[in-house]
Amino acid sequence: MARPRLFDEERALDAAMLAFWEKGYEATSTQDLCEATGLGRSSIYNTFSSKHDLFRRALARYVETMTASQLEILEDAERPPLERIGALFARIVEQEFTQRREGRSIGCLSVNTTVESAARDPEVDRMLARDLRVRLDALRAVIEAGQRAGEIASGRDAEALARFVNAVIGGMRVSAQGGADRPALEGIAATAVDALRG
Amino acid sequence: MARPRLFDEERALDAAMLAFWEKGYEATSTQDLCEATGLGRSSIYNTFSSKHDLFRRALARYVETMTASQLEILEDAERPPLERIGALFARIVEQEFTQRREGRSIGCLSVNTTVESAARDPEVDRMLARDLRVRLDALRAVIEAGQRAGEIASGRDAEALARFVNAVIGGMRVSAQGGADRPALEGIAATAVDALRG
DNA sequence: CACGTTTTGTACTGATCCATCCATAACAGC
DNA sequence: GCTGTTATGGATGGATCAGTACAAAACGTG
Repeated sequence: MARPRLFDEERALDAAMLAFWEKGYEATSTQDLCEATGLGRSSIYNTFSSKHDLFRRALARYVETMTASQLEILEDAERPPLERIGALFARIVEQEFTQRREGRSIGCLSVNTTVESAARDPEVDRMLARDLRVRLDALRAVIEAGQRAGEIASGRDAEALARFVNAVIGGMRVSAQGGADRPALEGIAATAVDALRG
Repeated sequence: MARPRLFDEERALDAAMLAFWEKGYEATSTQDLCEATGLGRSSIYNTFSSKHDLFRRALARYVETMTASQLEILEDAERPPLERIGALFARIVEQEFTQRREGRSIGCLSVNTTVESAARDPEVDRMLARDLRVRLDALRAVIEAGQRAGEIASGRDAEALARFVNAVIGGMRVSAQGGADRPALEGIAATAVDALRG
């Protein structure tokens, strides 16, 4: 009934997401997005209406996949709670050393966006806040389970410990972008687990 | 011998620093810098030669003052080591709730710049790396002192613990920009201290 | 094989970007 | 009060920005 697309929308979205991830929102031009996706300007604007909209869709895709993969680890009933948190940290370290560009970590799009644009973009801010809530809830549930099992001896309330774990993950991301090597990140993670063990 | 300046260079630098701090490098236009400093374009370029140079000077000024004030706390021989680290955390929390724009934390210029531009600006990267080294050394010294005194029972090596404390501070900064309130930050800091106490 | 519809490529828009030019202004020293 | 030097303000420049207009192209359908 009409001319079909020559490209896959999700693949284009992934490419755009990676571009924003590497360079940030402001530093990524629409020309960069054309080159990253392989699409022409017309196709980009026909499909995603604006740079800002494309960014929001890319960010949404990022937090969905990233949070889903983290929840999978945290909700794995096969493993004891504290081990799940250790596995989450290990996953973060692994990501920081596989997702790289020119030998350097590109961090986490959520953290990068929190720093760069959350203050000036209410919709992005809401997206990040919602996602943060989901991750904190999952962390809190695991921590409460660990406390009941006696595995987590820290008497601090689970919400505070969840925020602590989340902050350490953010700090590891920033550290990686600042050049920290793998043992450094592993040490940070191990020390954070110490705090939970109590 | 020539016409004197109508403005104070350091005050202008402070104003520019604050502008970069709030909006980031890319999102801050030269027009923004004119308005923030109260200078005309000519004066800006005559004094600081380029936006990029101005940014580097602003960043240098930031890390100097910020790190100096942190070293002052860490090297205060009057207090026991662990208390100094607690005081450092308290200072961070305090900053996050006094240095604000429109009711929201603007984080830390070092963290923001690490995330936004360290990967694409080698000189900025070097500046941040040098400053990080200084802060880690100071943290390590305090931690070693705390270990000798038995106040810090964690057996992990002091360098790793220093990186941990630094990462937690970065994570607190990101958390604050993401909307965390004061008790949340205080909880993160207290839990980090737990990890050192061992 | 033509028609209707959507995609695509190219050219283009006005705005904004960083930076510079240049004439004027304001001072210090003679 | 002139001269040399720097600071300032306003106009301007070329590049790039996000976004659009439009015609040609490519398909499904009748």
